[in-house]
Amino acid sequence: MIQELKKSYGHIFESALLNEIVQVGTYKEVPAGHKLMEIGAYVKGMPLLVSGALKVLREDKNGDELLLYYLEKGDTCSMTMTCCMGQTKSEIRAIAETDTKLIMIPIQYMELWTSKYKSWRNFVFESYHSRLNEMLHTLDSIAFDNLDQRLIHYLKEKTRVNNDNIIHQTHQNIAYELHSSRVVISRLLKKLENKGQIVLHRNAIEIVSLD
Amino acid sequence: MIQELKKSYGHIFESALLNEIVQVGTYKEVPAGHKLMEIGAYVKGMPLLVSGALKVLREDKNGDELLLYYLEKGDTCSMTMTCCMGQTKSEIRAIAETDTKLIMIPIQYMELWTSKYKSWRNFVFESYHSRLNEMLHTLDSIAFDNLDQRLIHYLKEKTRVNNDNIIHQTHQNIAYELHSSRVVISRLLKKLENKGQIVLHRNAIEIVSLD
DNA sequence: GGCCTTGTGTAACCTATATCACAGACTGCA
DNA sequence: TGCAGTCTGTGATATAGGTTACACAAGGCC
Repeated sequence: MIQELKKSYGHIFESALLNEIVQVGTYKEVPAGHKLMEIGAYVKGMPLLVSGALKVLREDKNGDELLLYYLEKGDTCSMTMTCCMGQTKSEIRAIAETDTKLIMIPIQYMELWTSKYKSWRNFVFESYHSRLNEMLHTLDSIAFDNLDQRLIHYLKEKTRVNNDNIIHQTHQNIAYELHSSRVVISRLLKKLENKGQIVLHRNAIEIVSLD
Repeated sequence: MIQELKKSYGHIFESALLNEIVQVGTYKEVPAGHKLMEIGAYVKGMPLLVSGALKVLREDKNGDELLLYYLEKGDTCSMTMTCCMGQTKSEIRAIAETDTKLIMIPIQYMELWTSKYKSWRNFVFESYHSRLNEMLHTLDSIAFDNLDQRLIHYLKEKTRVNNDNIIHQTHQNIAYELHSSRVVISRLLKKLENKGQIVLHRNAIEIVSLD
């Protein structure tokens, strides 16, 4: 755990804080697909991502999903933080996109460290900052982009986050994450295939070139 | 300024901090319609709202707008804060929705006070918290709601924020803020009038009952 | 009063996306 | 080997919302 921690956070946190993290944090490895946070659940800890990626999802009244953004190495979940402070329930769902390593910090240290460590404060602010910006860009794409643009962006992000230019997903799953329907996604994917930008397989999409 | 400040923030901030705010802050009154922040501009200060309301807008590549949310008494602009820290340009536009009173804090005090005053820290966190949540709900309505639902919500918010159940806006303006088109908004408004929920006038919409 | 600008109403049409229906194709398992 | 379940392709149709076009009404101003 110590090496992992140092690798991802060594240059951000002062060593006293790193030591505290080692003391109170719990190291966890979760497999792809594992659900780390559910909507309406109370938050017990705050995750520091060491490797891998989480996807953060929102749900509508009908239970349909929408992918908000990914969290990666060096990120933490700002939504979780806000929940900790306010003692409110989670507004989002978080699922491991890939096999993921992370350190869970019990929530009571959040506030303590905020007064104690400057680097922690900066980290927390920085984290809010990036999450707000990600939300803005997610919102941009939903408000301003067509579904085909959103799909291309989705495919790009998927390959980047998974570091694999074959995406192992069914059309149905993609439709869920984009809050659309399978038929529509299949059609748009077929169009991309016809343009030579991707190759379709069962349960998999091979990215050729999306530019 | 001192009374105004105490009225809105007296119960949040410790008195030492209130004094500092009085020392370094600039009291401002801005008329409805005044632009306080433009996309791409650098941020010079952070606003503490004393009365009135600001609307926060996002813009797409074509220059079309989208209303994100309102800031009111006791709020501050988290987007501004993140910009201060990162020295980045503003991602949003802020315009006074009503005549508004506010106190501008030069950005260098942001970090200073964050280490110095617990109440300031909490205020900043709390503020990030609410903004993230507002963004989430804005996103919900764009992703999950039809335009007619969004319109109703818009009308409700407008009456609440302006504290006036006659909305002084043209259909064109409403269309801008909802990122739609005038014809469509006129149509939907007419439908609401036919259902007896509003009465339409030139340059004004009278709210009867929106439930 | 007559004229110009701005705002509103409405019809006709277009497009993106959703929905429904169904046919094949593939895959795992009995 | 065959069957059942899952995934993909595609046509037909529906709908929300955007676009274009134009008539008219309300005010302001000469």
